[in-house]
Amino acid sequence: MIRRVRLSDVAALAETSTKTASRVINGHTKVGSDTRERVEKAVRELGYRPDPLARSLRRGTDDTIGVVVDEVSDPFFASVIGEIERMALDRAMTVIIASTQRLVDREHIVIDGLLQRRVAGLIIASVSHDHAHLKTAPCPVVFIDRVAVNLDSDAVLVDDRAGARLGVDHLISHGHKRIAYLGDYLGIDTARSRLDGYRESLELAGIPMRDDYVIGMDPSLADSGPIVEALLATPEPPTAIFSANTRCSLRVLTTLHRLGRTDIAFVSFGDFAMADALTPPITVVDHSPEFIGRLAADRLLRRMAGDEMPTQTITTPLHLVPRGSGELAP
Amino acid sequence: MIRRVRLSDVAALAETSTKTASRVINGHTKVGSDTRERVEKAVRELGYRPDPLARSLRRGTDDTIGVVVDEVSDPFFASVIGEIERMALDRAMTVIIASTQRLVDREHIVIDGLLQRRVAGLIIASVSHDHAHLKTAPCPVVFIDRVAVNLDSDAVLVDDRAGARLGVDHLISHGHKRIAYLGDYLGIDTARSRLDGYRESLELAGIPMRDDYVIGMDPSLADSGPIVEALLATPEPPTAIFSANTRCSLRVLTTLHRLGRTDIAFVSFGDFAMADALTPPITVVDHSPEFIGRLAADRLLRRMAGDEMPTQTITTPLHLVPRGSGELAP
DNA sequence: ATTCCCTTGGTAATCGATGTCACAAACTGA
DNA sequence: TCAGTTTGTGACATCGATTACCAAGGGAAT
Repeated sequence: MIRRVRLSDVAALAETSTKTASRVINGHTKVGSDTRERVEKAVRELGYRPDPLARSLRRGTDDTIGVVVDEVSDPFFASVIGEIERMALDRAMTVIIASTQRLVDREHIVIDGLLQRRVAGLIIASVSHDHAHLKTAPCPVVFIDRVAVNLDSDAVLVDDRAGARLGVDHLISHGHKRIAYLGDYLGIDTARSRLDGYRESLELAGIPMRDDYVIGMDPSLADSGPIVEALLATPEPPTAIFSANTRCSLRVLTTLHRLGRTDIAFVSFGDFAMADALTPPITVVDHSPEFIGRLAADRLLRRMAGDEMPTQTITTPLHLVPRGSGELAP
Repeated sequence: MIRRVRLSDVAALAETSTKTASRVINGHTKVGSDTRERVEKAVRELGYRPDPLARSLRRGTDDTIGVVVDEVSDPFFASVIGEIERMALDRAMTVIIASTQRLVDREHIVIDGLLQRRVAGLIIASVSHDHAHLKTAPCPVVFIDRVAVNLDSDAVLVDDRAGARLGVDHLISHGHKRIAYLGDYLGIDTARSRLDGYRESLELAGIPMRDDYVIGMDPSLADSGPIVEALLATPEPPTAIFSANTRCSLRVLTTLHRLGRTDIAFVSFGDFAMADALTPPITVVDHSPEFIGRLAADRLLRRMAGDEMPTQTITTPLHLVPRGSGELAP
């Protein structure tokens, strides 16, 4: 392990040049079979493995996939990453992750850093609003969860608007008219699209939209308690809550349970562990992070292999999982 | 972004040699102040940033921390990684993660791969039983969650035995005598130590240990239902369950709720989202993954900075969080 | 004034693998 | 037999930053 075996060592043992040894290792055809065997034997004997750094430097590209997400510990992204990593490892590629903490500046820094490292491909859940600078990226890029702006690129998305509609329509069909929307702060497209879906559902049902029912919470806020309490203490409190993402659901549900307000109908955009063990079990609009990860990685790997297909925006399927909380009457 | 600026470009613009430019960039002192300024100006004007690959190749070490865990999507590890990454990014270091899927062979492969990449440090949650081969590792190594075997190394651990004792004693003090132990398969030290704690608690309370109350489940098993059902269907079913880790708790609780058996007392080793929103809320023995991540990263960074302190095994604090499920009477 | 030291900067080697190009040998076809 | 091709091989340059080594110039000390 410690002693580094170089290509030249292999070449010396095989009594040939480094170039030819390199040819054998990289599977070039034009090598005499006896020479090839000598080199292969030397490789085995010395336990030689090419230095990935030197190779990358020379080749100009690293066998590495860069993944940029909000935060690794977000369960959604953790699953996405897990799946990407699994696919990468099958191909002996490395995964470098970098999180943005939802900061646009930080996103630029980490993407730049990854490109500096000559990653062979990028998978990005972006929080910025302009990706024109990636037009010249020296590697394929696949966006996940959030669209690319000013850039023609592959993307694997969730149909945010449709998902929100699915959830809100469900609540409406169970007789709710006073439905609150709780989500992260609304600076992100994903959040805006979900809000659009919510708005659309209400509109189609002829329910007037009320601003005081729409709450965007700072995701770094530890305790959503006061906000939820205030919402429920209004003269006309909502009878149902649509939560626009998992992280938000976890926090709001904690509060609702603490307050003993499990009579409020609830639908979560995004499933989570224990959702079906709560009382009542939580109705969710489900999308599979693993599936998104797999699709994104697949797309990226194909591009990295040179596939010149037209860019595509893939929308992953969504479905409502009724479990109880979304079927409560007002 | 695409145009690569080299050190020689900087040197040319600053009208000096690459050597001197390099000195300025790496903060050497022996450079004339006017020269230094010219170089700095050139760096700014060209937007130069050293190529990390070339630098690593030359230096023999990469500004990268390698993290090896069972699986990224495991909430415990996701949090640990998140914290490590945060600390690394503050120091402009990169994090490469690799997961073992709990396979010893795979662990060897990924660790080897990381060392090949000349990572500056390693943080490992190991599943293997011998780490002698890391004695010669060219970089500092910190173990997390699981001890190093045959290797004197830093480690940041949870006191598994004490944690299990805490949980099981708690159940015993609430009158339980028939306490089941559910955990992952027992091939891992962590799991064994927890089982030891369980055994010890029973012993001290004069409760005979029953093999049919100890169940090690394959973590890849999707549905723990049949196992739990069988356990509860025995002639003398347990009145309490101690679950040895979070992943296990999530699965078992799902089953218990489905069966409507929330009368069974339950203590989980490891907290999780929604634990306090379940009915009854789940009593847990809590340990902070973030804390573990921070301690491990801190330790590693100090070693990387050349600190030659003696190796240390740090045990993170544990505490019982009584919430209801652990206080149920038999 | 001369020697010595110290600062400063240049040249070239190095890290390890690979692309370019040239060249020899072997082989083809006429 | 000879031009022309194919095949196999190696010397050398290259990727970009760092560094060992050397040299020159300025200032201080004798």
